[in-house]
Amino acid sequence: MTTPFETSAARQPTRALHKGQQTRVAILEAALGLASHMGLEGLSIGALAEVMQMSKSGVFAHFGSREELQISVIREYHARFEEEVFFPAVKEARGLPRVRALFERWVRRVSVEVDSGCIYISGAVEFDDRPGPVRDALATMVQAWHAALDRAIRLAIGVGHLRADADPTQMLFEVHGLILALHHDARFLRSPGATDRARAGFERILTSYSVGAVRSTRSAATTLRR
Amino acid sequence: MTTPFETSAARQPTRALHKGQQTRVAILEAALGLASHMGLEGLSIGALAEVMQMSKSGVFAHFGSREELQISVIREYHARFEEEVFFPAVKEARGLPRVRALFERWVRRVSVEVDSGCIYISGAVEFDDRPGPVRDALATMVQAWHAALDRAIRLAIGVGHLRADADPTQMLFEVHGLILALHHDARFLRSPGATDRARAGFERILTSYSVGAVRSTRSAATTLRR
DNA sequence: TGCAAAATAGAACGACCGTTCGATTTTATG
DNA sequence: CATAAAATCGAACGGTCGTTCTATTTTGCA
Repeated sequence: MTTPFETSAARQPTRALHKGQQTRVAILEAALGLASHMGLEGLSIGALAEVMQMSKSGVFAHFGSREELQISVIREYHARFEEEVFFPAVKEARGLPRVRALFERWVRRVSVEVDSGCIYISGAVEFDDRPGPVRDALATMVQAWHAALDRAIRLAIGVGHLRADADPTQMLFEVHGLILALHHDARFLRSPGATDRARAGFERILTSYSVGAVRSTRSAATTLRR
Repeated sequence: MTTPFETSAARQPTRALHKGQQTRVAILEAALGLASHMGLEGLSIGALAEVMQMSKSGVFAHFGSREELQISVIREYHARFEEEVFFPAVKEARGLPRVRALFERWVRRVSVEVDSGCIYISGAVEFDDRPGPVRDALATMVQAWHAALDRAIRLAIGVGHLRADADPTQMLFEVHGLILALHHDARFLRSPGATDRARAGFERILTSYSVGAVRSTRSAATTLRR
């Protein structure tokens, strides 16, 4: 039920959207835009009502609480992330092509090409010291995405595109780091070349973990100490 | 004047701290702790006053505005970062030893070993869409730190510890990514092995950029596609 | 020790917050 | 078309926020 990043989500055929559902969808759309600029904590019902040209109580009634609104926003973001990143990429052939597609679409989602910031990333920072249902929802979604990436990497190893002794968790950690550095440099520092640097880093990682690569040894580094 | 990450900061000998300065220091100490848990935006004068057991206006008078308080917190964090990370590491021998020390101390600062989160990282997310003096102060400090790292890397190249054709900006981007991934996994996901993964990633980067390393080529990756 | 100056307290302000509730309008359906 | 249900509004509530102002206390110096 809670969007699994796994089996194809049952795409229900837009049946008989009553007025209430329609505006709920519209509110969520606006909330997503607001939250990606102000953060989930900066998302206020008053500002949302103004954007929607509705009364505060009118907006409020659709969610019942601010926390439920935040969680709904997270779920909506998750659904779009699946739609724009996961589903198209998972259609690629297993192994490196799929891993490449996942990364490339992830990069596009996070870089400034899309005006809205990544709620997974901003949310992680906002809620890393704030326990509760919002944090839990966020962590669940992020972990589901990481698990999907982990699966794709393991598949690439199994198919022989990556070294058999490669550590998928370690590789995922490093790739995730590239995305976070991209988000930081592009959004905060407004550094123009960040997207290319993320892609270059990814190629370097692939080279390291590919079958032809020399086994990682730190002798080259340590013997140079003097 | 604004803490340079360069020449040794003139350590003034604690001269004649009048009462006002003393409590200002104490307030800043408390504010730093609060901000590292609630973020710079979550830092409120009321909460700060309660922690300090002072009146709101008493706290307020020391800074004149909330914005000035936030900037003071950023400057204080910067000073401590210099003290705990930069100054000790820059005493190491030029080249790899210094680069290693900078990274290792950076890791320790960001990982959960220190209870407080990194204001550079949380601030970057909070203010990436919020122009103003706070964002500017934050960006200045972060860029100063990155410039310091860049210098250390270039020195390591010049000394011959890293490949002559290594791209320092690219390497810095990737190392920064490791720190951000560490912050994310340790603080948000509470994943236990994150520190070791950051260190492992760093060693892999060093291997790639070391003199003995094979020149990065994506042939190994692409030729395996089928 | 006395006295100006500095530091702090306390109350009040307008603004915004999430939330509640009853009235009112709009919608869907028999 | 009538009518019950759903959706929306508008006002109000208690709370916190940053900030201002005027007292009051505390400090440091001649």
